[in-house]
Amino acid sequence: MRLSRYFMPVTRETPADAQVASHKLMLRAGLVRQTAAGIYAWLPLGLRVLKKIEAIVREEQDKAGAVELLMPTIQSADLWRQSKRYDAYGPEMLRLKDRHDREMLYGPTNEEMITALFRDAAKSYRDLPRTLYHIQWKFRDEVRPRFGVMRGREFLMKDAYSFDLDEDGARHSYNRMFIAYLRTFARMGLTAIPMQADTGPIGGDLSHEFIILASSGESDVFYHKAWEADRSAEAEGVDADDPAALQAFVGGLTADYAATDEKRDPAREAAAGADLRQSRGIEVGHIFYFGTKYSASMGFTVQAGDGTQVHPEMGSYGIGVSRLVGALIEARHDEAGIAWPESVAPFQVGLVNMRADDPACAGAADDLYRRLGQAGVETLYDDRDERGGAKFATMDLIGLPWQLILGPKGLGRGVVELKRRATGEREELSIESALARLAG
RNA sequence: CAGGGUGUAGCUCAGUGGGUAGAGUGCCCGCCUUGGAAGCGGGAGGUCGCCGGUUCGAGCCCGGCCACCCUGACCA
Repeated sequence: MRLSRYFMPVTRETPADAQVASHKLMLRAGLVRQTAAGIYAWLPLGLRVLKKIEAIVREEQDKAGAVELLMPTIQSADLWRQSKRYDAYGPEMLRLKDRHDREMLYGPTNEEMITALFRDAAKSYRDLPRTLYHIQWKFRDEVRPRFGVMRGREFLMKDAYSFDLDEDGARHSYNRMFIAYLRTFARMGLTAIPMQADTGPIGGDLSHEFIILASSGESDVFYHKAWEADRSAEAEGVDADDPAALQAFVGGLTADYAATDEKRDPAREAAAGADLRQSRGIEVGHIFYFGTKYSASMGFTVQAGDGTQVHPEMGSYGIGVSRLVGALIEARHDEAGIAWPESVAPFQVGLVNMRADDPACAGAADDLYRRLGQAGVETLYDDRDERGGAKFATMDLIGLPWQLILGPKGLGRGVVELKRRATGEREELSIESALARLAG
């Protein structure tokens, strides 16, 4: 993409509305624009990141055996009356009426809808187990939206729902998602710690919030220092189709203490002793098992092998896709701007032509841009007639992993400069080796 | 939702005792420059959030409304 033809409104000054680093940087780098309190338009650069995150989430859900579908944003109030949540949900639910005065709502979540959809089609234990998911916009009318997309009212969320015949099956479905989450966040360069979370009326240990550590996080969290390491690799060898092996793995992992403020356990903290750590964290995922809450209230049964009718055991599993954009920036930025991990970066390379008015430079840069494209490298090419300093500042701000700098100084010696955004380290190399490096 | 705050140029903000609106930056034109946003000159750009009131006259005073932000209790 040529920057001269892109839409990437960066600002030098920080808009007054933003408080936390990620919000400021998202506005400055032209990722989003706020259109109302807690509601954002995704500009091209931000949309690319959102799509990258979404793709990783989708791949890992598919790998975990979940099946994608897409449910609407607008739901009927009747559906929610079946589960008795229409009145229980409160003002956080955005309610609307259509032209026939029918009561509708903008979905804050989809338990009711998925239960109804699956209920009407699944009649036998042979239809179980299933885990269904979608990635869709939700709306929760937060009293006080803040922190940019990390606590917006409208947000993009992956939510999955599992249906099993019995509790053991539900536990296995839960565990599958558990390791899928570890892998998902690890692929984004994040260390997400599964923390014991509130299970509601069901009780037990089957609810975890996945938290990434960040000083600007909203929750106080406590954990064993074992969690400071990236433990996603431990999940690699696990056979997710083997319930016992998977349970042993998850059980072993969660033996290391990690809890949010509301779920602290003094005994386990004492046991951790000097290995106990405290931090702030951002919740990026939440998984829980809730049994037959919806299958029972919404009359969903399947016939079991012995001929009896049973309510499926359900769980639900959320990932805050749009929130992750903010969370990633919280975890990966410095004074100059964002430093995207390659897996979610909007472009891999920022090609900087230092002298747009110099035919030799422009020609070489055009050629380099063309060849990067041919090699399949996502490149944002700063071909504008701006001073070098402004281009560097823009590149550092938007945080592409690599900057490839081409100017008259190096071109005379046949070299370009390759800079790694995250570390600032730079190196001179020939155009050919730069291409080989970036295409590799 | 309670408490507090702010609405003036694209952005960040000034605006005196009520007298018809400014700076920096960004943008446009020209020149000069060219390796970390900072050279020079010229220029465009504003229903001062909205409605009403007071006044000869309101960005400024009064009333109402709206929007946004902050602090708290709740949430992916």
